[in-house]
Amino acid sequence: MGRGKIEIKRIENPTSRQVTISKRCGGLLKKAHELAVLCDAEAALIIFSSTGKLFKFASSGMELYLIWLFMGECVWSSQGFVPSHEA
Amino acid sequence: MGRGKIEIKRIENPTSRQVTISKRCGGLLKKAHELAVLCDAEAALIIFSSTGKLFKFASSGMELYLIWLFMGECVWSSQGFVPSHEA
DNA sequence: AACTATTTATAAGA
DNA sequence: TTCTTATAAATAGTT
Repeated sequence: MGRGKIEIKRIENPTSRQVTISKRCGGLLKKAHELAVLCDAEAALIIFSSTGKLFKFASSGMELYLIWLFMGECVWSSQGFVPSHEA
Repeated sequence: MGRGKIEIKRIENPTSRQVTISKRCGGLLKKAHELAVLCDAEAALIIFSSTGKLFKFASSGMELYLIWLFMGECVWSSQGFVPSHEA
């Protein structure tokens, strides 16, 4: 999308990389929100830029799920997040 | 995007909702991957469909971060995920 | 931070 | 449900 096609590899120029993360994060967060609403799904998206800036989105149910994760009620497994008793 | 413009609200027809989540999840996962590579960022995306199907993407560093979260070394706060000692 | 030429994603249809 | 296609949306390079 844009004036030219790009290769999906690390952008070496720090300024360009910063501009790109700003643009693409906005698009990604918007789309995560749209998906959650349109499809009645739970979604969470978390991004840390290489400069340490945080971008995030979580639908309400998912946010609760992540809190449960922290509380040890769910675990990250090869199947993704699952309730502890199923792991 | 597509043959017509749509409103961002819950799709009531279950079949349409299923088709849409399949299409959009694919796009979202792809873009999360592209962002991580292009911008040298850490990204994690987790989606549960209303039928319970899981879709996920995590860049390698972020996966580790989520494991740390489970181990209690990081917590979810109003600032997002932060090391426990900073919470 | 705005613009705009293009690419990409995708809604509707086959 | 997988493929096609018209169109909306995202965005790369520019100003």
